Amino acid sequence: MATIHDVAREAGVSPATVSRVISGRGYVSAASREQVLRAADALLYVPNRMARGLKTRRSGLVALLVPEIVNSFYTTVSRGVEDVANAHGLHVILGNTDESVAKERAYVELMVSTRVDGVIIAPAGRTADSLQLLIDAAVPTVLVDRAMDAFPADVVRADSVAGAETLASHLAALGHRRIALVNGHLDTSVAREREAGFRAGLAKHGLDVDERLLSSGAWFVADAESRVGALLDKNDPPSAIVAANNFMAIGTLRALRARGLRVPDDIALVCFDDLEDAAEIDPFLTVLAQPAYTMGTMAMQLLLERIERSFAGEPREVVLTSRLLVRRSCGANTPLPTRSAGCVAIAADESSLARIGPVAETVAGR
Amino acid sequence: MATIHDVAREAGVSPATVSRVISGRGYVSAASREQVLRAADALLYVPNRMARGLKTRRSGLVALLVPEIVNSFYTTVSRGVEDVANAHGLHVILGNTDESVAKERAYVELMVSTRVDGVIIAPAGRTADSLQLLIDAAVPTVLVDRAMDAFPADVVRADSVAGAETLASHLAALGHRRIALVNGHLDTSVAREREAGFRAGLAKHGLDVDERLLSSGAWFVADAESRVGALLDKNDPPSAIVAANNFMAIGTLRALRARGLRVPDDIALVCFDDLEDAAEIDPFLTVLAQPAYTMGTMAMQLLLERIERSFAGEPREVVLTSRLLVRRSCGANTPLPTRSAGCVAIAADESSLARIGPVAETVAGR
DNA sequence: ACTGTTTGTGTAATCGTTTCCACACGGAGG
DNA sequence: CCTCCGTGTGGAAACGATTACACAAACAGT
Repeated sequence: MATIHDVAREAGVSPATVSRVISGRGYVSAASREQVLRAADALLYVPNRMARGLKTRRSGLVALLVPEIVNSFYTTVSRGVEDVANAHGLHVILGNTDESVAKERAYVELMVSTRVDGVIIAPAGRTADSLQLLIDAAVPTVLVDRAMDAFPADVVRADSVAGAETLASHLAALGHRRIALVNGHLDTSVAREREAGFRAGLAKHGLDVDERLLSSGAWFVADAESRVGALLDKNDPPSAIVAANNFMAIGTLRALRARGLRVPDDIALVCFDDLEDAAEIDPFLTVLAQPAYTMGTMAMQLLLERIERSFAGEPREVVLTSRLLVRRSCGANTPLPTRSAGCVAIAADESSLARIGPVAETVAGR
Repeated sequence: MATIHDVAREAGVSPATVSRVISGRGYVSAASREQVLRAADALLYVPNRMARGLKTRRSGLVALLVPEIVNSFYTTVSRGVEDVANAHGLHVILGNTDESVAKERAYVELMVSTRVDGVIIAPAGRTADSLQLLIDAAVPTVLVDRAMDAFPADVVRADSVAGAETLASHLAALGHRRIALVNGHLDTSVAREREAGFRAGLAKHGLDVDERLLSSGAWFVADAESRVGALLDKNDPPSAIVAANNFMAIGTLRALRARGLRVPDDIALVCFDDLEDAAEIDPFLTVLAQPAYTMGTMAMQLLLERIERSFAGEPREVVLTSRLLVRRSCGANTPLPTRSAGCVAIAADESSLARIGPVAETVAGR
C-alpha cells in the first residue's frame, strides 16, 4: 500500500505538503495540490487511519454497543446514530453484546484500545462494572434505552413507567381485571420501570396487583413462552397480558397458540416496541411504539457535544414519550381492517406528551 | 491514558519487557512479569491498538458489510461471522450499506483506511466498481449471500436457483397455474437466480411463464406492496405468489389485506428467508429458510484461510442448500395447528441436498 | 577452562501520519 | 530601504507500540 511518502515522491513535494492537501488544512499552492491529487490517484493512496489516529489521538470512530442485534428496535436505534454520526464525519462501529456482561466487558475494552472517540451503549447488566473502564479512560459515553444508577453519563431513554402505565390502563379500561405482566430481566432499568408503571396503571383503575401474574426473566422469545405457559396452566389465569418487549410478545403468542387460545378473543395482548412490519401481520399487535430512531439521533447528538467538548456539565437525561398504537390484539378494534393500515394511533396521555420537544427543552439534570 | 512507557517506568523495566509480558511472546522472568502486571493494573493500562497496528500491520479487525441491517437474515449471518472471528481473536465491525452503492463505497474506503485484516460483504450493486479498492489494496475479501461476476473473491451463498425452483414447484404441485414472482433488484445475483429458478420450477410442471406476473424492484416492504397491488388490480391476477425475501412477503401481505384477500384461502403465498419468530405469527408463512448462520461461519472460515495465508488458490465458491418449511400460507396445511409449532419441515429435493457437507467437500473452483 | 545454548533484558529503529518550526519569497505600508 | 505579514514549503520530532539486535548471565557439555 502506498504511503504518504510515496505520494510525496511521485508528486515531487514533501510529505507535509501531501498531508496538507489531504486534510485541507494549511497553505498549498494550486499547482502543488494538483500534483498531489494526481499522484494520490495514480498510486491508489488511502491514508492509514491508524497512523493518523496515533498522531491526532482521534480515531473518527464511534462505538454503538447493543444487547441484541437481531432486535429491530436496536437496529433502528443504530440507524439514527449512524445518520447523525455520518453527518459529522464520524463512523459507527456496531457491537453485539448478546445481553452478556462478559461480552460487553470485552467490547468495552476493545473500544477503549481502539481509542474510539465515544461510546453509545444499551448496557446489559445491572451494575456499571463492565462499563467502569469507559469512565476511567474518560471516553465520552451515552447510555441509550437503559439507564444505570450512579453512572456518570448522559442517558437517552423512553419513559417506561408512563409507557407501562398506558398499556396497563388501556387494558383495564377495556374491562380486564386480571392482567399479567411478562417482564424482562430486573437487572435492567427498563424492566424495573415497566413493573412500576404497570402497577400504577392498575392502581389508577382501582385494581389490585396479583403478584402471581408478574413474571420476569430473560428478554427472549423462548423464556417468555415458557413463563407464559406456566401462567396459563395455573388456575385463575389472566384475561390480558402485557409483554415488555416485542420478542416476549412473540413468545407469549406461541404459548397461547400451543393452548389453542386466540388473541384477542380468549386473551388480550399488548406489548412494548413496535415489531415494525411484522406487527401488522395477524393478530395485529397493539403496541407501545418507542421512538427508536429518535433515541439514536438524540444519543448521538449528546455524544457529539461531549466529544467536541461543547458541553461539559453534569450528566443529562433525555426522556422520550412513546405512542400507543391500538390494533387488534387488545380487543379494542374487533372488526378486521380492510383498506386501512389496520391501526389507530392514540397518543399517550397529555401529561407525558409534555416531555416531547427539542433537546434543549427535554434535557434535564438528574 | 497510560502508555507502555508509563507502565515500564512504574514497573522498573523497559518498554520492551512490558510488551513481552502483554503479548506473551519472548522470555520474561516471573518477577518481571509480576511487576509489569501489577503496574499495568494500577495504571489501568489498555494497549493502543492504533500504535500496535501501525507497527504490526494487522488491525485484528474484520469488517462485515451488509445491505440491510434491520433484516434478520443479515443479523443472523453476522452472528455466525462473529462467533468464528472471536474464536480466532479477531473482532468484527459491522457496516450497514443500506443497499446503496455510494454508502458501500464509503464503507469500503473506511475499512481500507482502517486497514482491517479482511472484509466480508453482501454487495449492493451489480458491478464490482465500489469493491475494486479491496482488490487493489489486496484486502482479503469474501462475498456472502450475493455473488458477483468476474470478481476475484471467495463466495458463500445459498442455491437460489434451486430454492426458487423448490418454491415454485411446491405451488405448482398444489395445483396453482398462475403463479407470480415478486422479485428483488435484478442488479443482485440472487434476484437473477431466483428468476431463473422460478422459471425452471414452472417448466418442470409444464406451466408457461406469464411475463406480466414477474415483477422486480427494490428489496423493501413498500416497493413490494405497490408492485403486488398493481399485479392484483389487473384482470387475471395470480392465484399464488412467490416473494423473493421476507420483507417483500410482508409487503405482499399488506397489499393483499388492503384488498380484503386472505392467505391462503384467496391467494397462496410463499417466500425466501425465514422471518424467524415473526413467521410463526398468522398466517404462518411457508418459507425457504436459508442457512444464514452457517453462511456467516463459512464465510469467516474462508476469510481466515485467506488472512492467515493458509490458502492462496483460485477463488472458491461454497453453495449451501436451503430448507423448505411448509406452514399454512401456501395452503398445504389447512387446519390451524394447536399443540405443535405449526410447521412441517420438508427438505428440498435430494439432488440439492447432496451439496450439503463439510467445507472441504462443498468448496469448488469456479 | 572453553564453547555453546538458553534465558532475560534494554536500546533504538521503525510503522505512517500530523504538525511545529524555520525559512523563503513577495508585496504592502511606513 | 526596511519591516511586517500573508503564502508556501520542507525538515524533523512526535504519537505508542513491536521487534531486531546486542549483550549479559547462567548453565550444560566437552
